[in-house]
Amino acid sequence: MLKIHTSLTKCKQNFVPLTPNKVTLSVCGMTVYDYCHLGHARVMIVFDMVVRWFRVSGFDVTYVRNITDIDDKIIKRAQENNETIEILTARFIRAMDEDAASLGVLPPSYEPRATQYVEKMISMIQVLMDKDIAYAASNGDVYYAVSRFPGYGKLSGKVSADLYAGERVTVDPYKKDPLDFVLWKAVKSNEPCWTAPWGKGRPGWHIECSAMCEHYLGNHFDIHGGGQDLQFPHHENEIAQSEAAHDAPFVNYWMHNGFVRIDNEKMSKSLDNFFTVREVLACYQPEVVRFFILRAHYRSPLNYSDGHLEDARHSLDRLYTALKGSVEIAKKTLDWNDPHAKRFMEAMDDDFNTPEAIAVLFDLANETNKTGMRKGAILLKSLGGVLGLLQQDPQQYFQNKVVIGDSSFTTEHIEQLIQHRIAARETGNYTKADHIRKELLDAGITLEDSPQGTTWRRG
RNA sequence: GGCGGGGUGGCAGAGUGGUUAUGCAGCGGCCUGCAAAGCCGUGUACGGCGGUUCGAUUCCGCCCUUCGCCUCCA
Repeated sequence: MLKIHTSLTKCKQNFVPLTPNKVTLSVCGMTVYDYCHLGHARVMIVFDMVVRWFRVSGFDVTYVRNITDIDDKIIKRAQENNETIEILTARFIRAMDEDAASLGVLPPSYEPRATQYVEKMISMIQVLMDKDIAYAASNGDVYYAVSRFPGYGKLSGKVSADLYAGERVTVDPYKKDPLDFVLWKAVKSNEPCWTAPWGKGRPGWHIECSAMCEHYLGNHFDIHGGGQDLQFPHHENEIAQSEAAHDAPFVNYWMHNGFVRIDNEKMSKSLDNFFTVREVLACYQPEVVRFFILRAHYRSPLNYSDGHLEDARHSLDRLYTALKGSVEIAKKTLDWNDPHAKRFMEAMDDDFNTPEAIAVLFDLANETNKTGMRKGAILLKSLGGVLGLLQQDPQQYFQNKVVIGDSSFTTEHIEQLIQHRIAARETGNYTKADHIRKELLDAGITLEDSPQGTTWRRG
């Protein structure tokens, strides 16, 4: 039985879907005004893993990962670049999809954009106004009156009385209560806007998720996820909006993944300590990045450094080494009664414990190396596939690694040197043979002699 | 200030009231012309102080420390 940790109760609970064998899942995607950084990559990879596991477990998953394509930062960036927000956001949506694809992240069922659902947001805001939960201020903004929603704070554990709003930011004078948040921003000059019954403007951030969730998943769905930093206020506000508008519960399980850190600090745009996915992929294979992220539990903080990625690469090498020579693995259905598979399943069912699941992979690799049995390699590849790993041809994995230093060693050149070395060895000229090997090693290429011949790999 | 999550062997990172996590790195051995890979062997790790217990890294309390949220943020 699958257990999921939900932020609502801060403990693991048995997963019981609203509809048998179906999962409705929404994850807050990104605001598209720049390239994805590793923090975004973590969200995408983690929930991709979650979706894959649900599917393997026999669930029919509807996965919505929405895109924020209208907000202050987007408007600002478009103005700086002297381009329209449509052109700006289209570019970064494309970049995001490319990054996701290279990291082995399967496309979500739906990837809606906020600007396509403004009508829906307007009608939702209208419902809240009709219920006297939202109010229009004299400046044209529309706010949500937090005091009108009794459940406010149930997700984040923040009690209204403790939220001394105004302690750290200047209070918006148009709010009736400092805790109130904006649903609709009145239009300012030169900004894109939509027409609403109470005036022109654009939606606030939180309402878009409530609207898109309602559209794709209904008033009440199974799981909502995102980065830890969205728990408050974003998700708390979503609950307030949706539950007040629908008079129904919103989400049963809230999943929040931990941050990626640099030097023990949260990776973020404001701290300017982030690495984009593209920067990292210039030096490491995408699968190494995916492996690096999955080898930590999704709720734990994950420190990023070159050293850690290097470490992950060596670990992944070990797994692929065990797969060598087993390229022609037939597509077989997984035997979940196998002790290793069973252990893997138990780990995954325990709140998606991928570190433990990956430990099973290493045990399997060891057994495969020891016995030389193809059965182990087949299972290893199959279980790896459940996590979106180990699906490359091993030779390709070892030979197509990202070349950082000397790229003058082409495959032909390498093969040629290997032939020279073989000739030298046959005549007992080990000095020459070792010299060639050293030359290749200095270029980052390792040779491996075996009774079957000489093979090479990068790294 | 309020609230919340952490502190595990050289590094990364799971887990558990008593018995090997796992990986990387290191050391010794086997294999090899020598290597590499692999295999075998190898490390008195659980922040501090009390408490509960036959027994705690694991439960409880306090302390230290660290990170995060409370403002945009995945």
